[in-house]
Amino acid sequence: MSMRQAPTRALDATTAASQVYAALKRDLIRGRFVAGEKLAISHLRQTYAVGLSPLREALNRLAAYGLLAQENQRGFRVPALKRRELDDIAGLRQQFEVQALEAALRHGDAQWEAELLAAFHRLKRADEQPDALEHWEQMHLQFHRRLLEPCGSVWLLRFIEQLHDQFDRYRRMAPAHQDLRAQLDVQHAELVELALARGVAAARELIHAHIQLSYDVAKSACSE
Amino acid sequence: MSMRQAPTRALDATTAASQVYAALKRDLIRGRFVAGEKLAISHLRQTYAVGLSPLREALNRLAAYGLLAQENQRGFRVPALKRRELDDIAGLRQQFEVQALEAALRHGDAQWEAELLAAFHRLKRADEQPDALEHWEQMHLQFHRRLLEPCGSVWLLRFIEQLHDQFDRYRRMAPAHQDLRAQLDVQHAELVELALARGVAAARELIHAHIQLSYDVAKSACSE
DNA sequence: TATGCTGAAAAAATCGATTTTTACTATGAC
DNA sequence: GTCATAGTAAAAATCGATTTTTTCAGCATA
Repeated sequence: MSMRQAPTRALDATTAASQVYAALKRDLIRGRFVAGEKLAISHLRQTYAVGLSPLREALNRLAAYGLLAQENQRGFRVPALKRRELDDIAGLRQQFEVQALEAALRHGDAQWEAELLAAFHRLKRADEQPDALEHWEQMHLQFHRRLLEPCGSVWLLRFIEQLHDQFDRYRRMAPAHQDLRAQLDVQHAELVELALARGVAAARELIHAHIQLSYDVAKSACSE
Repeated sequence: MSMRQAPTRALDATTAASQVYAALKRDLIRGRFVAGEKLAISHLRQTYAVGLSPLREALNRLAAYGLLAQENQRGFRVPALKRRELDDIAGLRQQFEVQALEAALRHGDAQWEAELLAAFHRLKRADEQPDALEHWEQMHLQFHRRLLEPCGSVWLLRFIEQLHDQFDRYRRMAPAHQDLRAQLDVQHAELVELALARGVAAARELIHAHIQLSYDVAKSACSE
């Protein structure tokens, strides 16, 4: 038998804690939980079919990331959607992404251009997938990640990602958020063009406006 | 007996997980662990005298915060100190804190001035405490927190705190970091003066130079 | 009616045992 | 000697039971 067995470590071998983390994070951003709601741990255990330890580890990670609020001896809560906080998040996003985009246009090479085009293509074709809605969101996130990737600052990218996740929780809770997609996709095409042409000034303007567009819709998700 | 019992919920009643989190965080920033070192969980259990669950929850939080690296099925590791990353962290710190300080000078009120003076006073008197070194570090952190507090952006403050913690891990690992204190303290006094006088332009310069001073020393902590 | 107390039920947090995975060492084939 | 493999020790991850804390309904008191 020279036929090799499957390698000892499967490629997707990840811990239960990481899987619950990813699933919970997705559902939180998706808006599957009511803002302000208290999480019933024993209920989550059933929903996500995991034991207590990995579940609690995932909840702790999410709290440290800012997608959950942890209260002293009384568990975890989904943060409320506050207008004040949305303003804060959107403003910083605009500032950080304008800055990162400029740096990315200055540093990005041919390899980056190719990957950006690939990401854009996948975004355009997102409707054809099953569960088109969620798939578009995935591709959208990946497109923006790719766009800023060569900016040169790992920590800036980290903060941008975190703000993006926070922001999306508001945007996707807004009633009219799906009507936005067509408009956003036009801007995505323009962003790609400007990126390839290294149109720094115009790109800065556009990414700012791009965020503003979602921001204006996201406002309607806030209670206060 | 009308004498009240101690209230049911003590003021410092916090979970074991939170306590280990705080202790581990302090020790990581202090440099009690070797950079790059793999953490032996069963050993930590004894050192911090806690059970497995709260310990693992603390480790997960620290990993999400960026003070630990989590590797797929092989536990937790203390991140290495890389020159590239220090440059990234220091640069963003300068940018963010300059911005936050300007906003704080514009928005801070009389109450803030009073609290800033109080924090500065505690910092000056830090030597008189037992364990003067660690106490100065505590007061130093609190002084800078207080200084930027009224800047108006909760998320910016959050990122600044995170970068500060990262930065301090480098600074406190540097051999000569203690010789810095006298120089830093001079700048702290000047920062207070400029804050009260609302000298925006000068304050921006000074906070930038303040970070630069530590940055230059912190560089010596890096391996690569 | 409002306030405070009491105790049962529910929920959160913690523990130590068990299972799973990785790391390491020794052995044997080429 | 190098490489692959098997077996064993160690470590990480997970589980369900136990302990601790909170919540809340019912009752008593002013």
